[in-house]
Amino acid sequence: MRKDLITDAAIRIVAEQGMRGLTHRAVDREAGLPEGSTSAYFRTRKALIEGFVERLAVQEQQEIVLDQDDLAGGIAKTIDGWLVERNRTLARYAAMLEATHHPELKSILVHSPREQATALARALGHESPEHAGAHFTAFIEGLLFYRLVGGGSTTGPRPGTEESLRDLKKAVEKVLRP
Amino acid sequence: MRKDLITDAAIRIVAEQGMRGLTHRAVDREAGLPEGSTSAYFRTRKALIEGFVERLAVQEQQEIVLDQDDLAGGIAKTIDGWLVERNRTLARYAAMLEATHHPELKSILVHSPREQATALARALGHESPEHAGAHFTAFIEGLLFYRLVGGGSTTGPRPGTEESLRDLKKAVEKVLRP
DNA sequence: CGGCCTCCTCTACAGATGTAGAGGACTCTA
DNA sequence: TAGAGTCCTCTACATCTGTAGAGGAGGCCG
Repeated sequence: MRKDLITDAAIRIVAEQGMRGLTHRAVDREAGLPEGSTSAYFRTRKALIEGFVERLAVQEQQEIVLDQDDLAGGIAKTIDGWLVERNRTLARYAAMLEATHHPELKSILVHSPREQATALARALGHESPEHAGAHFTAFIEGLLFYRLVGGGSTTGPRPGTEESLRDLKKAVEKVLRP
Repeated sequence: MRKDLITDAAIRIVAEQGMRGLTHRAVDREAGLPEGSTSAYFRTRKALIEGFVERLAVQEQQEIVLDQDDLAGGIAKTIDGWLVERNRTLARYAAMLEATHHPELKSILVHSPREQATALARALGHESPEHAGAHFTAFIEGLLFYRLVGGGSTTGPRPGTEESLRDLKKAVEKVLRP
């Protein structure tokens, strides 16, 4: 499917050069398609952005790993997976920032772990599941951001390694504690 | 100082339109200066970016509020302050993302709370202050990001209100616990 | 086989953008 | 008051960007 070639190339570009690099012609080049292709599929830039964000959403079907026997481990694994998929996650951050001044993106972006987090908090016996769930989500987001683009991107362990998993698990355990 | 007029306008633009809106001429307009002014002070776009990021760093001298009697409250207040300074914080996120493919920005961006956080963790008697400090920083970052651009930006309490402070404080308390 | 439709490529063009430099206004010093 | 230096404004221009439409290749239906 040509459309997917295009949106995938768009994701790579946004991850590597930021939103500013996202132009019709740059996507053509990145996808190895003749000039004009991207413009044919996504006539306006706005359409192009929505296109790649939708593609992101599709690719992110991979949801939180919920392992009943090793809850923290499963979640750590999920986060580590997002760190390994660096491009995708970077593109997602760029899109979230974009959604700030382009609200229709928000509805595509809703990363559903929110309700999962609330349910989790309830199951663990937190007194106020909504709050706890929100805090938990915030913490996960933070861990991810910190390790991907924040201070932890230079000092933290390399994603995909045992050490990375251990580190993440430890952090998650602390927050799961009721 | 004309240079500050320019960098301040640049910060507003980046916050409101993203990095893509940051052009010499757009900054001229936003600052109410004649066309060409920005270009005279920052000949290249790279220089303009570095200029506004340095300005950000200057404006952010306001460091973490450390209140010995109400540690969590002080930190909550700090975070809430960042949420209220929406533009500045949004511009900071855009800059952090930019630093991903423009590494020389990182040295300007280092938000110093990292060592403070480590020291804090040590003072609170965490077994491994470096890890605890990093996790704590991650959590703060996450809370901020979640409330500013993530899910909490639509559902959370309005920054600057009592409720916002209470909510943040509760979250911070949980993570401060050794 | 002829016509139609879809998918794709190519070209056009107005406007925006990055960057450079000429020259004017203003200020300070001697 | 003359000259030098600084700060600012204006204009120029090659290049890039968003967007549109013309037209070709190939498949499908009658």
